[in-house]
Amino acid sequence: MSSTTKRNRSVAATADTGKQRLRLWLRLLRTTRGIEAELRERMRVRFDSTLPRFDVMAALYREARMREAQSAKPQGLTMTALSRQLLVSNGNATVIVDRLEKDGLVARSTAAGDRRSFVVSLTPQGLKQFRTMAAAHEGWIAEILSDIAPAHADLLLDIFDRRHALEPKDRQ
Amino acid sequence: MSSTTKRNRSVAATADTGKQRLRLWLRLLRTTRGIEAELRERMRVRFDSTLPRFDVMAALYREARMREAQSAKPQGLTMTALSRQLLVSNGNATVIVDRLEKDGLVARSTAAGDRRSFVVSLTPQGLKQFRTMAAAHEGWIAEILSDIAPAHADLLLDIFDRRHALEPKDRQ
DNA sequence: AACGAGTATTTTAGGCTTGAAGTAATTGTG
DNA sequence: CACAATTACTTCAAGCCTAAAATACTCGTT
Repeated sequence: MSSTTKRNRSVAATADTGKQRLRLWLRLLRTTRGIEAELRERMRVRFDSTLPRFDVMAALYREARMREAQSAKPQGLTMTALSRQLLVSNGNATVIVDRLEKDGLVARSTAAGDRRSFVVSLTPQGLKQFRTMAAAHEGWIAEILSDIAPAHADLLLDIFDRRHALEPKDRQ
Repeated sequence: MSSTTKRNRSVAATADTGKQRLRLWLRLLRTTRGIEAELRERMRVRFDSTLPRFDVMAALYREARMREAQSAKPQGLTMTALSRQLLVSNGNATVIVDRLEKDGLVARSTAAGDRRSFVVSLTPQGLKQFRTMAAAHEGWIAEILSDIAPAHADLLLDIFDRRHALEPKDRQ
């Protein structure tokens, strides 16, 4: 028997835990990257679009629905609110919105009361296109994740739900 | 009571399952992106490096260790093998290896027997730097994932382990 | 040996992403 | 009011990434 076989259990456990978490992270990364690649490909083939564009439109749509539910008049999101929601840098939001605006899918309008801010919202055309894309997108997810049992999905949601340590910090 | 409250359980369940999987995917994506951002930041601050560079070096290191374990002479990975392992496009591997080569961390050598292929491997300097980075990286993961209980980690590994539907397909 | 299919890699054009620097407007405090 | 600090947004340089085209080589068949 080697000297470390049964002794120092806690030390060995800590090391193993580290290795195990590393393996978990690598697998998690590999899985999400695979799914992302699949979704990107479908977005490209079916809609000639990209995930970042879809993400921006989804954030604007969600905001509009929330306003609607509160019977408030629709406004949109400022660039900063948008980039925070999407966890991307401020400059990144600018170029994606630039391109969507050029295609007539979103519109910038000046915010009342603060001349530094713009408020971005979906145009009617953007809304129409988003609804089509969103329906397809939800179907793709259901298909790709089809072999995760509902019970497992619940469990995963529970484990990942709003964990402080896993939440990203605010960006620049 | 509304008419759909208790009836049509299976139909409601299917729709709910789709929504639930969508929620799971969004949370998964958000979590991994948050962790990735944190790791990228640490790589940048502590080593003035990036995750893709680290990934390439890790793949080369793993290959070298495997050869070593089989007492085979070290060779390295071809560009194609590298890009497949990392799930990135062939052209992407080219530019990352280009930069690592310029910094003297990896080397291309012509493969015996096929003049189309190169074999990429870590230089001694690259190996040294990788060991330092890998130790830090593992510690960061352990820290960031610290509030995932070992039992949960086991469970997650089990759920995600080698799931056919979640495995990425081969790239171009 | 010549040809054609297939394979390995690089190049290219274009979109994504970041962090930092720059511009402009707002806010709080003396 | 003045003015310093903050906030909102854009621009910039550089790296990442993809899909597709181009280049170069190999291999099996004839």
